Amino acid sequence: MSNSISLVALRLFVRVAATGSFAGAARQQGLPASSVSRHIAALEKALGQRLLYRHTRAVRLTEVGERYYQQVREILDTLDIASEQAAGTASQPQGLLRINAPVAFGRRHIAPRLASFQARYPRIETELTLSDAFIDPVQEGVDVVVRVGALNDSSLVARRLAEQHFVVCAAPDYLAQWGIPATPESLVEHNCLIYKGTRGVQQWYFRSEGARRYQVREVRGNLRSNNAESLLEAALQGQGIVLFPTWLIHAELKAGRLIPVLSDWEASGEPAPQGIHAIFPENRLRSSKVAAFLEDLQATIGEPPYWDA
Amino acid sequence: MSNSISLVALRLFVRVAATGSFAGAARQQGLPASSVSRHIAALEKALGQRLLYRHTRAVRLTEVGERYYQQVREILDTLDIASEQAAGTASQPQGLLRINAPVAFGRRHIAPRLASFQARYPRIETELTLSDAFIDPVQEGVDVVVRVGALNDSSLVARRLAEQHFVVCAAPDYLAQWGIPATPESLVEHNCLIYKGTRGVQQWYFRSEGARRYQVREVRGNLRSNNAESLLEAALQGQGIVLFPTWLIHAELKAGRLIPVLSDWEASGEPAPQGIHAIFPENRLRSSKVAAFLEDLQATIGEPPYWDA
DNA sequence: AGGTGAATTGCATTATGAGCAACTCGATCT
DNA sequence: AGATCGAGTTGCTCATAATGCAATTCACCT
Repeated sequence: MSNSISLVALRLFVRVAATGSFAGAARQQGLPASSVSRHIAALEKALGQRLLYRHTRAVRLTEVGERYYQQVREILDTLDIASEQAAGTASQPQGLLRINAPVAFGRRHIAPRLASFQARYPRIETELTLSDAFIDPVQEGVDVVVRVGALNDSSLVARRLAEQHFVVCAAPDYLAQWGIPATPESLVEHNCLIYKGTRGVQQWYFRSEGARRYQVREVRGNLRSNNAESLLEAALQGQGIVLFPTWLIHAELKAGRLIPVLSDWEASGEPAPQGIHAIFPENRLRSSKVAAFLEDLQATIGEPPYWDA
Repeated sequence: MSNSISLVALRLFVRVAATGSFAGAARQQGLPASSVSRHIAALEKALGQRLLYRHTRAVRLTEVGERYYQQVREILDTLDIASEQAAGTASQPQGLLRINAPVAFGRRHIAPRLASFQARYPRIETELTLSDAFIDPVQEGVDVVVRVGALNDSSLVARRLAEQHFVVCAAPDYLAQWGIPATPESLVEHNCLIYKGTRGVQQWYFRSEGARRYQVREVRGNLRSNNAESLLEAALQGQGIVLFPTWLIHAELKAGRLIPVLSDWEASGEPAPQGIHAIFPENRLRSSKVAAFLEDLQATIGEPPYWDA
C-alpha cells in the first residue's frame, strides 16, 4: 500500500489541497490536469480512502484528507530541506526560488537586485511574480512573499526588511506656480493627488517632530487613482502634491524632479508606522536559498534603507 | 532536483544504509540488485552528492549520506504512519507486519497465535522470521522483534511480555530409574543435559524460597548441545534432567511427560531474572498494526503467562 | 438557455523501471 | 599465489506506467 505511493502524487495532493483546485495545481507544476487527476486518484486508491470531495466547482478536503494534508506538507518540507542540505554541502544554495512582491516595490527594489543576486548564486533560479493582492505563500507555493504594511496571518514567519517613511512632495513647476504649503492644514488650498485603493481613499496623517500620534489632515484634489504610478506621473508633470513612501519616489527626490515639502512634519499614509516585510512559511526559513536571498536583500537595502539615506 | 527524487529510491537508500549492502536491500525489497544500484545512482545524481562509499565488500555512508539517512529514515517513518492513519480511518489496521522471534519461542507461542490474529485483522499480512541470533529491527527492516533475555540497545523501545521462569525436570522413566533429587546439591549425582550456547555452558542457578540471590550449583552430564529441542528430546526419552524455561516445556509438564523436581527451590538459567520482551524502533510504536499485534499477543499470553498458569 | 471552466475518461505515444545476463573488482579460500 | 565467490555496475530487451491530447460530463454563471 504505502509502497505504491509516489512522491509526485503527494506533491500534487499538497498543491491541490493548498490551491483548492486540480487545475491550479496542474498549472503550478506544469502538468496537464489529467495527470493530476490520475495521481490523486492513485493516491486515494493506495490509501483506500477519499481525500478530497470533488464538487466540480471547488475541491474540498475530506476530514482524513485534512489531517493527511497537514502531515504530508510537513513531511515534504522537511524532505526538501534535508535534500537541499545534502545537495548543498560544500556547494552553493541551489534550486528554484519563487518570490512574490507588490508590483511597485518589486519593480523598483527586487527586480534590479536579482541580476547581482543570481550572479552571486548561479545555481539559484528565480521566479518573480508581482501582484498587489495579498498572496498566501502556502496556497501559491511561493517561497518568499514581500509585503508592505499590515501583517495578519500568524502561521507565517515574517522578517522586517525596512521601515516605511512617507513624504509629501510635488514637482518644482507646481510649487513655483502654486506656492509651497507651510503647514499640513494649508494643504486644503492645494491640489492633492490621492491614492484610492481597495480600502478606500487614503488619508494623509501628520505629526510634528516628537509628537506621538498622527493626526489626519484634510486633503482634496482633482485626481484619485488606485494606481500609484499614475499619480506619480501626474505629480511629475506638475499636476499636484502627492504623499508617497520614500521607497517609491526616492529616485525622483534625488534627481530633484520632486521636492519634499512640510519637512518639519512627519507624514504618513497610515495611522501607525508600517514596515516592509518578507514573509514565508515557517519551514522555508531553514532553506538555504531563502536565507541567502533574504540576507542579500537585507544587506542591499541597508539600515536605514538606501532610499532614505 | 528534489522533484526528480522518487520514493522508492529513498526507501532503497534507507535499506541500503541500514543493511550496509546493496544486495541485502535488494533481497529485502524483492528487487534485482541492478535496480537498487540504479535507484541509488539516480538519487545521488539528483542530489549532486555521493551518499555511499562503494567498497566492493561493504558499503559505507558518506558524511552527508549519514545525515541524509537519519533524516530520510525519520521522514519515511512519519510518512508511513501518516499514510497508515489516513488509510486506517474507519477501517482496520492493515499492511505488512514483519515479526522476528527466537526459533523455539516463535514456533511455540507466536506462530500458533497468528491464525487467530489474522482472522481478527484480515487486512494485516504477516511475515514471521525465526532466528536466534540477535536481530536489529532497524537493520533488518522488521517491525517487531521478540527476544528472550538481555536488552542492550537503547535506541529501541521494549515492552515486557512476560517473566521467564525456569524449572528443573525429567521424564518419569528417568526419575523412576535414578530417583528424585532432594536438593540442588544432589544434582551432581544425576545426568544433567546442559545447554551450551554462544555464551558458553549454561549454569544452573538456585535460590530457596524467599532468598534474594541465586547460587550456582554444579551439574554435569553426558550430553551438551546448543539446540534446546535436542536436549528436550533426550530428556523426554529419559536420558537425563534438564533446566528449561516454562514457556518451552509447559506442554510436556502438563501432559506429565516431564515431572518437575526440586520444587522447593527457584531455579534459573541466568544469575538474574530475565524477561521476554518485544522490541521495536521508536516510530513503529505508533503504527496501529504493531500496536494491534502487541495487544493481541499480550492478551493471549496473559498475566501470569498461560504456560505458567 | 447557452457558455465557460473544471474534472474525469479514453486512447495513442513515450518514457521509465524491471529483469536478465555479462562484466569488473576485491576478498577469502585452498 | 591462484582460484573462486560474492557484490556492484552496465548494457540490453520488454512490459508497465505516465504523459499529453481530445472528448465528455457537469455545475455554475451570464
